[in-house]
Amino acid sequence: MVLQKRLDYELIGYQVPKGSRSARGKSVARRKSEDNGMFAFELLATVAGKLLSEEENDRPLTNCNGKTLHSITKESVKEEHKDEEKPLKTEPCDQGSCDESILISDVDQLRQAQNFVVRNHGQTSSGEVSYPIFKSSCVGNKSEIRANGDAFGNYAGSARGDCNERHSRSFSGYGEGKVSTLRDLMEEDVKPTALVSSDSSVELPPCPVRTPKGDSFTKHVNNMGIVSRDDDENSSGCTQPSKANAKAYRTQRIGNKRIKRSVAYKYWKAPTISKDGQPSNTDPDVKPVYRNKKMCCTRRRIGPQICTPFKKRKLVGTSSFLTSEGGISREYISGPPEKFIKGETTGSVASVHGVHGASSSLSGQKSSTESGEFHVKLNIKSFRVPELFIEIPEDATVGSLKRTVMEAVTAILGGGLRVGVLLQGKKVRDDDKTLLQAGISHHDKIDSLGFTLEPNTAHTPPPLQSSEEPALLLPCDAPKPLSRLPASPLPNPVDGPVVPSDHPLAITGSLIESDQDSAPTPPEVSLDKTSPNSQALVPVAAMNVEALAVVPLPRKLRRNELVQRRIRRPFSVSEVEALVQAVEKLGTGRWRDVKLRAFDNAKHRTYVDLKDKWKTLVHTARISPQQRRGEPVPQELLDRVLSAHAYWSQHQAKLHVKQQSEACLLL
DNA sequence: GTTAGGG
DNA sequence: CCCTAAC
Repeated sequence: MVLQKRLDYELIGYQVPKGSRSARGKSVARRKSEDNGMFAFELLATVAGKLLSEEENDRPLTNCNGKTLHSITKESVKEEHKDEEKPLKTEPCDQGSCDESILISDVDQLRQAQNFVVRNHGQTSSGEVSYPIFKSSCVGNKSEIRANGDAFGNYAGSARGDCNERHSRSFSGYGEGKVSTLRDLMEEDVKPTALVSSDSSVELPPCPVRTPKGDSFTKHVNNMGIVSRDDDENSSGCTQPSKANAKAYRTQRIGNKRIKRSVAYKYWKAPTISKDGQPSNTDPDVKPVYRNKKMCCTRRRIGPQICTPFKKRKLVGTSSFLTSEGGISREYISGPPEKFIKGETTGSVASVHGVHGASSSLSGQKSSTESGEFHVKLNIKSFRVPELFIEIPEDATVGSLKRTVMEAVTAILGGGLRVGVLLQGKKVRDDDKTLLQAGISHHDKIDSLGFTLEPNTAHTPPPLQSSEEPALLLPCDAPKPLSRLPASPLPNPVDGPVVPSDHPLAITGSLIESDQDSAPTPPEVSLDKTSPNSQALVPVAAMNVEALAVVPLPRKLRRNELVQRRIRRPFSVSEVEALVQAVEKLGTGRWRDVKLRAFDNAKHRTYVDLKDKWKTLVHTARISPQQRRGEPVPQELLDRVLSAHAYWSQHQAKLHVKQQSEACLLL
């Protein structure tokens, strides 16, 4: 039996298509990303600057382009990373295979090596195809995927890098993997003209909302659909889903497949993994990794010894990592079709204008407009995104490698991202702050401004959609395309939203209920509704069996593994009003009655929700207005909350004493 | 199934 | 919003 080496790639940095991210508005950015049709990537690979042709896709990695992929670089090994090899050295090789890992990470010092180009075959609903091109590279055995492009979503990267070889026995360690900062990203020139138009290409379709309950509801409903309050998600959304996955982590091993875990561990905030695959660390930040592990692992049944999982890691923040459910079977937004510039390998770096169409190409410049306002000009050249960890057999084909990387990239980019803002290394969480307040406008600080792409914990779609624009941001683990190996690893693009029919979680059904402010019923599931262009969109689909065997089934089971968390639906003022009124009448402790009284027709509000909301209301009323977040609740309501709470607390105490005395009397 | 409370 | 204990 031939030993099968594996190549592990860890992709840390990418640059996303301009227009899919905005420097302002995380939620909008997320929506854009999801709506942008980033479901169908073709991964192109280049070695030493040469784009691998389609025919070369199936070449084994060990013999692509006349070079051995993993022998391209050995030069950038850093001494300080030598300890990285330890886990690998000591790690036994499963199934007689040895690991040969290449770590790819985000580097701004681009060096000559091999590149990967991810071509995004986004498609609009009109059938036009947009092809943002990503280009990734390994630098110092780490890689960066960059997306350069114009304003219309055509991106071609120029990042390069070295991929370091590491044998299981002679692991040479990590290369330098410097994570790009915004400063790094900003150092190049800007194309101001490309900045402004980018957003329009990914503008969300209009989202009519049924507004059964008046204006205030309309407003809130709309907000609920769009606004992503990631602050809360950061604080609370990370633990629970992770928990569920931690439970499921036991199934990390499936069959004789093994999770590659040695290399990237140091970079992951990962816990030690005991032999049985159980995490020994309860760090919530790490839990998402397990999720990915499981996801990767469950995919491995594709081939006996071939496993090409990818792992992602959370990069910044506390959000759960694996929330990239919506990426592939994404709906297409209608709108001006984007042209695809095939083969474009150069172009302006994708960038985003942060504020008001400033035209300066200098980052961090502050200039005053005629109106006297200060504008912060941001040129975002790339985003840091969570790392990917890819493992692929050495004899896998280039095409499969491409697809593997592509899957990983797709999973991230299409998986529901949001933008995080870092200022001097510190995350700026308060979305309500102005740039001035946050210090972003300060000239001396703006160099330390950074943006990150973060997995979005609010992975569920906005609950309020029109039937015409269903735009369901559903999990991308559409089972059918994924399980159909001969087909493309990419889900077939469809014109409408795709709901995995075998999805155990009634996502849309549970989320979109016929309550007073909910959306219409989700559209029908149409997994087989393949677009006529689906074939054209996935030119890499024609693969040999071997290559197909190593194609990971992306996003499969990802969502299925965790119980669907209900979408966050902030209480509107009118709802708070109703709640306060009901509690004033019924008191605390009778939440079922409160529910029946005031929220009987709001099926998405359980009495537990009402109780929780009351809890937060009390808390909100006690804190200073400056500390409050979200939609402001009128002070009058908060006052009523406090008084009612005080009253009923006293009342309950009285009742309690009464009951106690009665009990004593009975005794 | 409800309630209460911690996460 | 989730989870769980307690009832």
